Amino acid sequence: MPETMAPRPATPAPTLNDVAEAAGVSLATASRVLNGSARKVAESYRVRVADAAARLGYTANLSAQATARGTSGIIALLVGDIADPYFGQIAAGVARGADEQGLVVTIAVTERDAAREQRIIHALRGQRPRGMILAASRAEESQRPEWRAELDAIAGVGTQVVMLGPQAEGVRVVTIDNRGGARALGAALAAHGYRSAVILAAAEGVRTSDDRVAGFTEGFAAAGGSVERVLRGELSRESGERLAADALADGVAAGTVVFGISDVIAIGAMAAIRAAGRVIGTDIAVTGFDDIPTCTDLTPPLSSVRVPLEQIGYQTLRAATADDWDPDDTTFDLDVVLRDSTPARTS
Amino acid sequence: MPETMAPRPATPAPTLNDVAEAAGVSLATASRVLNGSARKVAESYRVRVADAAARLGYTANLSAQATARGTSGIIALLVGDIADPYFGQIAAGVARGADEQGLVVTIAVTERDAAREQRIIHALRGQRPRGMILAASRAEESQRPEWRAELDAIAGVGTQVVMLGPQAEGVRVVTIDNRGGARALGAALAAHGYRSAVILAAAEGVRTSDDRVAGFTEGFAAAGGSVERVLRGELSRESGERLAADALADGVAAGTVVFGISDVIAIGAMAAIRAAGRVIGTDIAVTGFDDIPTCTDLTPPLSSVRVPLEQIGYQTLRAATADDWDPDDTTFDLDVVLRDSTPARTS
DNA sequence: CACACTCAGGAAAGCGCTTTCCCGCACATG
DNA sequence: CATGTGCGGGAAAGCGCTTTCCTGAGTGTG
Repeated sequence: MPETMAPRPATPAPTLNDVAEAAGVSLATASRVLNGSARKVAESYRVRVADAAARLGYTANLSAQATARGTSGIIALLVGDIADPYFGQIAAGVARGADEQGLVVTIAVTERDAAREQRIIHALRGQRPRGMILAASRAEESQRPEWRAELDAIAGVGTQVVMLGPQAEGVRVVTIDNRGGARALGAALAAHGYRSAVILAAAEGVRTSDDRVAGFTEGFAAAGGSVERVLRGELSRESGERLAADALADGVAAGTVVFGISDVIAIGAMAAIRAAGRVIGTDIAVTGFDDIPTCTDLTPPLSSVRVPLEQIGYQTLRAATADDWDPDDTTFDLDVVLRDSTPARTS
Repeated sequence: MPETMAPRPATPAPTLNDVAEAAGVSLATASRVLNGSARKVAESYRVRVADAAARLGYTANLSAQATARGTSGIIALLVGDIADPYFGQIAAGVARGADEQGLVVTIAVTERDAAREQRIIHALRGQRPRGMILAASRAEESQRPEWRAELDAIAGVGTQVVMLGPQAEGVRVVTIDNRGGARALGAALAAHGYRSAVILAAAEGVRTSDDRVAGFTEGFAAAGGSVERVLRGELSRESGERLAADALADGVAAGTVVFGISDVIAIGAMAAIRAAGRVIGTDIAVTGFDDIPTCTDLTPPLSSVRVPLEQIGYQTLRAATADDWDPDDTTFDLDVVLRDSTPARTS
C-alpha cells in the first residue's frame, strides 16, 4: 500500500474514555453529559466534561453509538437518478428535513431498475437506518413476495419505510395526486379549445406514468377532447424526442396538443417538433408535467402541472420519522400552469 | 407514542451469532465466511454458513462492523445544493463510483455557507467515513486555523479528504480548469467578432467565479476585446436575472456579449434581456459556463463551456478511495461550445 | 516413533459506546 | 437516633461484530 499522500497523523480520534479521563469522571458520566440522556448530571461535572470534550475536539463515534443503541440516525434515500431535477428537488426536501432533526441521509441510485433497487435495499438494511425512503419504486414491486420479505426484514430492524407513490401494504406512503392533476390539465386544455391530443408516456406499469395518462384522458374526454394516441418509452428527454419524432412521422394535425407525462419528455418533444419544422404553440401545442424550473426558460414557456417536489421530499422525511403519522396530511394537490406552449385556441 | 402504522414485527434482525448457531459453527468461523477475511475456511463449513445466512436473511450490521473494524464504508459528500443540476451531476458521478466499490454515500447540504459547512464536517466526522468530498468549499476556508484543525482531526480518524477546487494543503484536490476554459471562451468569442463584454459573476472570493472572470478577461482582452463591467451577485438564476436587468438599465450596446459565469446565471440573464425587449443573439449575445443539459433546449441554444461534471464526480470519488493517487490525472480540460446565443458577428 | 511444523476452528478479548445496576450520600420522618 | 427515600456517580454488562491467540489434529522428517 503506497499510501502516497496525507500520511495519517499519529493522533487517533479521542474517545469518550479520553474525555472522561481528562475530565476526571467516569465513562458513564461523560456519556450522559455528551450524548443526551434522561439522567441528570450535576452542573459542576457537566461543565468539566463539556470543557474536556471541546478541548480534545471530541466527536462521538456514530457507529459505536449506533451499535450500542441498536439504532442509527440514518435515513436511506433511494432515487432513480440523482442528476434528474425531479429527484434532485425531492432529495433537497429530504435533506432539509433530515438536517432539522439531526439525521444523516445516505443516498443510493437505483437507475430505475427493480433488481438493482432490491439489491440496494438489502445492502442498506445493514445500516439499520431509522427510515428508508423509496422515491423510485414501481407499483407492482410491492406485491412480489421477495419484496414483501425484504420489507418485513427491514421493519424487523426498526426501520420505517416510506414509499413515494401508490398505496402499498404495510409501509407509509406519500402520494402525489398525479391522476387528479392530469385530469385538471386535460380539462384545462379542453377548455382552451383543444380537441385532439397525443400522449408521450413511460412504459406501461410505471405507475406515475399510467396515472397521468389515465387522468389526462379522463379530463380531456369529459370536456369533449379525444386522445388520439399514447406512445410509450421512458422517462427521459431522449425518449420524448424519439416518440415525438415517431408521432410526427405518422402525421400530427395542426391544433393537436402533445402531452409529455413529464417535463423532460415534453422538452424532448419540443426539440423534435421544432426539428420537424413545426411551430410550437400555434401549430402544435405541448404540455409537460412536474413544472421543473426550466419550464419558464423555454421558448415558448412550457405549460405544466406544478408538483411541489421539495415539499414532498420534506413530507416524506417527516413520514419516515414521525411517531404519529396521519396519512391524510400527505396527498399533495397539484396546480395546472398554462403557458405559451398551449395558447388558447380562438377558432 | 401512538405508533400508528407498521407495528414492528417481533422478529428482530438475525445476528451473526444466530447464523453461527444455525450453521453449527463458531462465531469466528461465521464471520470469516461472510465478511471477507484473509483466512481460509473449509469448503464444507463455508457452505453451511452461507446457507444458514441465506435462510435467515442475514445482513451484517454495518455499524457494528464499523466499530469493530475501526473504519466504515462511508463516503461523505458535501454539496452546496443538491437540487442544483451542477451538484446533481457531480453527485451522480460520486454515487456511481461508490457503488462500484461497494461504498455508501451520505450527502449533506452546505447551502454554500461556510459556518454551516464546518458544522456539518464536524458532525460527519463522527461517521468515521472512509472519504470526505468537499464539492462546495471556498478557497479561503482552507487557510483558516479552525478549518485546519478540523481537517487534521478528520485525517486522524483515517478519512481521506478531497476538495473539488483550488489547490489546498494536505488534502487531495480535483481541479477544474475554470481559468483555462474561460480563457478559451473569451478567445473564441473575440474570434467571433465580439469586442465588448459584460460579466455576471458571484461574490468576490468565490474561487470558481473569480477564476472564470479572470480567465475570460485574459482570453477576451488578448484577442482585442474589452470587458466593460463585472457585476457580482450569487450563483443563481435569480441573481443572473437581477444583475442583467441592472446592466440593461445602465445601457448595454448592441453587439455586446453577456457572460454569465454559470449557466444558471446566464439563463437568468436571458430572461432579463428578453423582458427588456432586446433580442438574444443578434442584438445582445449571451454565454454561460458548465454546459448543463438545459443549454440546448433554450431558444436560442446557449453557448457554454462543457464541464464533464459526472466524470469529475467520479474522479473525486476515486481520489477519495485510491491508495495511490496521481494528482496529474485530475485536471479536467474544458471544451468551448458555441451555439446560437453567440452568433458570429459579420460586421 | 519422537519431533517439529503447518493448518484451520473456537474461545475470548477487544472496538467505542449506552444503560442497567449497585451503592454511598444527604436529607426528611417518626 | 434509627430508618426511609431520593439523588446521582461509577462499575460493569452488554451491543454485534472482528481478530488475536490458543489448541488439537494432521503432515513430514530422520
